[in-house]
Amino acid sequence: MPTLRQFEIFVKLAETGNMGEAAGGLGLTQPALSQQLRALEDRLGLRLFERVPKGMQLTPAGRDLVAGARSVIAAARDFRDAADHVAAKPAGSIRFGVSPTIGPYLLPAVIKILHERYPDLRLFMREGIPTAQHAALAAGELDMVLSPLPIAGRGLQVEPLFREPLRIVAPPDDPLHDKTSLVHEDFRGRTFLTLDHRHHYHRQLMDICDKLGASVLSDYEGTSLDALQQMVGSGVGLAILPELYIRSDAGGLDMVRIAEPDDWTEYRSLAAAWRPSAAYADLYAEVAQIIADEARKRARLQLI
Amino acid sequence: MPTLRQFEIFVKLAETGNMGEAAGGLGLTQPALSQQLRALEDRLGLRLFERVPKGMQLTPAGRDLVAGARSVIAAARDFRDAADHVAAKPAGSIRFGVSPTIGPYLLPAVIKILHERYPDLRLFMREGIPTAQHAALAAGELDMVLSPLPIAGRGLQVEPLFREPLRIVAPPDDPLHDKTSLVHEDFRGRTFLTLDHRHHYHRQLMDICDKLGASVLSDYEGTSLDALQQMVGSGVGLAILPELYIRSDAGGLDMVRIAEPDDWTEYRSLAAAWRPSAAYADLYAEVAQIIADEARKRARLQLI
DNA sequence: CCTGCTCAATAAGATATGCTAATGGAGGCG
DNA sequence: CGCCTCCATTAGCATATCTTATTGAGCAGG
Repeated sequence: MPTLRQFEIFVKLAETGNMGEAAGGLGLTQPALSQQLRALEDRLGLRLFERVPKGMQLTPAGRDLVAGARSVIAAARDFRDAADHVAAKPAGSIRFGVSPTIGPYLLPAVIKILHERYPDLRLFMREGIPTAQHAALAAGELDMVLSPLPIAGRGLQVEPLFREPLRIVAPPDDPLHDKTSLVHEDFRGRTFLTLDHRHHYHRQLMDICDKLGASVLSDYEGTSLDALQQMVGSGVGLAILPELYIRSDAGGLDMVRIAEPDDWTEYRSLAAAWRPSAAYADLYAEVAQIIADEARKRARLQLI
Repeated sequence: MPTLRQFEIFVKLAETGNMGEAAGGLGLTQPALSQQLRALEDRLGLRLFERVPKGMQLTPAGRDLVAGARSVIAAARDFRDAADHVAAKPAGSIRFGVSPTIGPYLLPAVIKILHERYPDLRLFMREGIPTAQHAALAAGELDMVLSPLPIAGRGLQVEPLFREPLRIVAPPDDPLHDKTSLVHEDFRGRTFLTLDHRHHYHRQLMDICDKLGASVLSDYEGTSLDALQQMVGSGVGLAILPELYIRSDAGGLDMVRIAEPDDWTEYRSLAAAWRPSAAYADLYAEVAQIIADEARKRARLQLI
């Protein structure tokens, strides 16, 4: 295969018809160019130029091939320009794994900010089970993950962002709302809805139910907080929803109402994670900061 | 500018995700590939791959750039394929200069033969004044010329092909046709039409007119033999037309008739010329041979 | 006809590049 | 805990590539 330099020489010489001039244009000397041209012609097994008294003249074959040579160096130039552009500021597609318990309600605003700051950056959001996404992150199938703690992966950079209150919601007509003050005993024997058991949310909910003496509705595992809210609203049971979801457009308190014990202090902690070896590790840290800022803007959340 | 090899490495590694495998596929060892990859990343100023435990994983930037790298090596491959094809048998465009006094009546058949023999060869015929074309040939602006002798250019390979009778034609109703036998005196005072004075034809015609005591119509200089024939047919004067033209489809003897002295023996000699330094010099010699053969097939012409 | 000019080819040597072989080091897995 | 996989690093060597200096061919002008 010819060298890129040889392609450049071919094209430049076709333009100038003069070895010395072409050599100068490429920043080398005439003998070097002469040798490279010969090497190219030898490699191709044909004569590209004819040596006429006035200089170099394309052969018929050369006339046909020069267009192809041009497109090679054009492609190389395009590549280099794209690389320069990418190197100047982050660009490309970041594969972002999020838990469905947080992503849809917080990330749209984050994406908007990122898009303004890095127009060439694209975020591919993929929702999934946090533990599975941690593995995918470690394996390089995702670039960054936003999920509740704990995050297990070995060799991952885990950046805790904020902790978010978990709220107990009940149907609007639930007797719980009749009392002005609630205690743990009021929840004894009640049934809570939950998400897919592989979510960390599930384990946390079970712990909470233990404390309250409540039980988990095992027949149903939702796939989204919206689904849980719908179920609660229709009287199937109680649920625990994160603060940011309730404050979001999707959440709200139209279908359900908050009903908690007076000493209620359950939280969940959210964190971002990425591979510290990643090329864009700095950028991911910045994204994490943006997420934390955005979350705190929406609710007075505590840092961890 | 990155090396072509580096582009190949980039693409191959993006496909395999494994240095050893990619190196094997490219016929080199793993360290060489590792070094080249580093050199490429350094040159671009960005990380294309992320080193994860399982192997190499594209960074977001790398994912964006790999398509460009692919198109570079695709262009290079296309070029090499085209060059191989051209090297296998003559191809390209041969710029062929011809005199309008011979080209249109002889070359179509030659082109047909060449096209059968070398399907990838294209002939660009350019008509023009022979002396100008000789200069263009020497300067490398034409690859081959077919014209009447003499051909002046220095350092040109001139290959005489055949000599062709020149015929005197007169209008059908000209008194010349009444006689069974003509002598030079019959043409004294008659007027001959001619082509552009820069054609060698013009000088030869003036010589002939001198011998016959005839004169040249100086008001009109045709640009083609067809035009001359038309003029003669309409009674403007006499003309001299080459044998091959008269025998061609365009020529024929519908509008004019031959009227010559009994001892008439005027000829013109045609030759092909090219630069002996040309890459396709052998091919041009072959073309010259084809032209000579074709001409002799049409009329019993003498070799020179 | 000789001389000078232009332009390409060649020679020789310095340098840079690209490769291999051998080794080191980090992380995963039984 | 040791082995295995995979990438990085190093040293050494072959070759490619460039530079300077020189030669050679063709043309123009005196």
